[in-house]
Amino acid sequence: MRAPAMAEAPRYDDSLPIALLRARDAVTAQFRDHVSEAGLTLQQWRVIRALAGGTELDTTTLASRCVILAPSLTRIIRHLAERDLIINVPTRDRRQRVIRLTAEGEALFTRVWEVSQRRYAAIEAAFGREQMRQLVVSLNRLRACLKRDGTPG
Amino acid sequence: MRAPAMAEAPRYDDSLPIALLRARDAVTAQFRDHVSEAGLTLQQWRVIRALAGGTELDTTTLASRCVILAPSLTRIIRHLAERDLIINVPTRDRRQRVIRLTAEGEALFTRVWEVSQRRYAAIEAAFGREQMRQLVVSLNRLRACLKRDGTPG
DNA sequence: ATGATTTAATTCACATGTTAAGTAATCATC
DNA sequence: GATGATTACTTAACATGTGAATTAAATCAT
Repeated sequence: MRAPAMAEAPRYDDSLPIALLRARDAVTAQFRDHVSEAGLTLQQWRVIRALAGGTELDTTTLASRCVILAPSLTRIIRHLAERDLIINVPTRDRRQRVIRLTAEGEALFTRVWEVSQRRYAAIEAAFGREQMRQLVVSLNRLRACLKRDGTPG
Repeated sequence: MRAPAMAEAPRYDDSLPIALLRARDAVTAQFRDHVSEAGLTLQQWRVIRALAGGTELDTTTLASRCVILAPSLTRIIRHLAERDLIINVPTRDRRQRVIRLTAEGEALFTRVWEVSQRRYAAIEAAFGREQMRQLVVSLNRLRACLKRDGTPG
């Protein structure tokens, strides 16, 4: 039970990737229950949310906004379409697939969104509104820093 | 193309769950290439890292440290065992499964860890060491805040 | 000791993550 | 307006995420 005799890795909780993973787990846990009770996965919910209010979006934009890879989105769209929550919108460019919510989809959004807002407010209350704003800023800045440094030279 | 006439959701980039997701994507992208070249997924790598230096761990502890659910871990362990990177350790409690790295596993760890350290240092350099420390603290505090409030009453 | 309960893992079923390959529509250019 | 490159999306194959059910072993109450 002694410490291994090697250059120690930083404690797992102090590692940024793990901290991000755990934090995300904790946050999504606040939403998973009520989204799941609506018969949706969190990813499906993100798609519905991105389309709420009559927004029409193509697959690529949707993938980018929801942070979902194209192949996953293809399947998610199929699931949502089978449940008549979304519908295709005709386009000029016939490669593109543009979708929007059906009336049923909008209704489901409204129902789930109401609870989500309360949960989000609860997180703000627990963690602190200003802290939370700063955290989001910090996360986005981290992302910006890493985007540039992909090119070594 | 007009803004929908409804209570606006906060912009997606300003939402904490999305910011966490994107930040995590950006960070893991810094490690995926070289881990993948070693023939490992990031999840498999987390398990190997947790076991590095002769550490022996049971499945439950491993799942907790690596933030991987038990069913996923069962499969990951099977994959790693098939490649002779890990091996079972006999235990008194025969429900438990305790594993450790093989010599081959330790060697692979050392190889990948070397590159990982450099990448981690590069992130620190780009984002700022102190900023990064504060970010991890903030993330862990967020997690702590959310843990408590699961009990409404 | 015997049976009920609890615990540690696994299995199952389905959904998504991830990379590579495939398909069809558009674009550029001649 | 035929052709080669590009673009938008889909499929395929395999790995993991997730919740519920299952199995086997240890523990507890009596």
